[in-house]
Amino acid sequence: MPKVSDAHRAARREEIIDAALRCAVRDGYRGVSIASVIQESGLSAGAIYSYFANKQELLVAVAERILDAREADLAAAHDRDTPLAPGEVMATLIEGLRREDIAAVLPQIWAEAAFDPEIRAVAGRIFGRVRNLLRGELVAWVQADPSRVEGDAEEWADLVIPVIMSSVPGFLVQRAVLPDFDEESYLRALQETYRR
Amino acid sequence: MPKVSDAHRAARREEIIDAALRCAVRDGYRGVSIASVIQESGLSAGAIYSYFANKQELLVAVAERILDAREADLAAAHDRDTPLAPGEVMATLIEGLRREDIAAVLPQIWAEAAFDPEIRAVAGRIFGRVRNLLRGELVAWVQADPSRVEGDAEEWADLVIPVIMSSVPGFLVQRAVLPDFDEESYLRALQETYRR
DNA sequence: GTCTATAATAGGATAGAC
DNA sequence: GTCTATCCTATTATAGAC
Repeated sequence: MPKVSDAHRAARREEIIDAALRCAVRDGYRGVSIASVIQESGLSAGAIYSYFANKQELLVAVAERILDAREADLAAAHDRDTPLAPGEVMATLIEGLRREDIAAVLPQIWAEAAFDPEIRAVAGRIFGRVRNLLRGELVAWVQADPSRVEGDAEEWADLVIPVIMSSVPGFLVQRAVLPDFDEESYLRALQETYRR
Repeated sequence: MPKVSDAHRAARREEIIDAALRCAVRDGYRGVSIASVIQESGLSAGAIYSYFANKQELLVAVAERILDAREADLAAAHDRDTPLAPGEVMATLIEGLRREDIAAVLPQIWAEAAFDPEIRAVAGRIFGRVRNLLRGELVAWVQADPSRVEGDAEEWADLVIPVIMSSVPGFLVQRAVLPDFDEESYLRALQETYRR
């Protein structure tokens, strides 16, 4: 197999995912239609179906793209010298979502996960990895100043992690639903809530 | 207008909403089709369209039904003698969702809100009311023992309410996405996090 | 590999009988 | 008010030319 051809195929595939992602941002995740992807990509139905067996496969790739970036954001913010505080980890994730303009799409993917095993598998995998990264930061953060928590750092982390993780869906849902939701105030309250 | 006829019409309308709700629980909120509502209700297309102008109107009514019940759950749990602690308020909401088996549907409604102004209006209205009920509990809870918080009760409540509210979407998303999500442990962690 | 054209179907909505 | 039958559009997916 010639390597250029493979690279070209991969690039074209990404191009299609890009286009589908733009459609999802505009019309919602489930609102993506093949017709809209054709329009947005400038390609044809035939071309798209030569890279993806069906629409579901394309949508899974879009979900993967969106979710993988969350893990990358967190990995990029990691500093081996000074661990991030809980509120900072969540703020990092939220910032990334806002930068990419997918803040409205991510809740749709999570919601879809409850009914679609394939989406659930992707979302669960990335969610788990993000959780592990958060755990690492939390433990290091407590160990940097053990007075922050009474008792064992890891035990504490395992208990509170699910509650802390809730702040991202919570932010996105309230942002979507409440016309007067104050994003900046939320981020400040996050720092406040989990500062010790 | 004869009152019996009106009552009958209202009852039939509820019947259709019930059927659509069962469809949503089974197939997801956006997965509800007129055909499935026909099957589930035992009625015909004509009957359904004589109560709802279109599918959108029916779906909005379903969302209203689901969301209204959240406010009712909270109002029912309210005790004028002993205010609920933050974690108890959230646990009340979560319990109600599990009881009605709509824990997977609610995130879809929120996610839809970002793209559909009508759904957003309904969700925002109820979300605001739930927030107000929570606020009342929180303020009373602090005033019952002012040492729980340093500073003004209302000021504190307004800052932390959005973070506390996050625990419900956070619970539902993690429950949907993580195969090993421990619901009971989450509820315990909630009590812990917001106990003072 | 990509395009155009089209097949196949699902799903929302309406018309007219009863 | 409700049912049956049907129309019509939107949408997924494929076939075959280039």
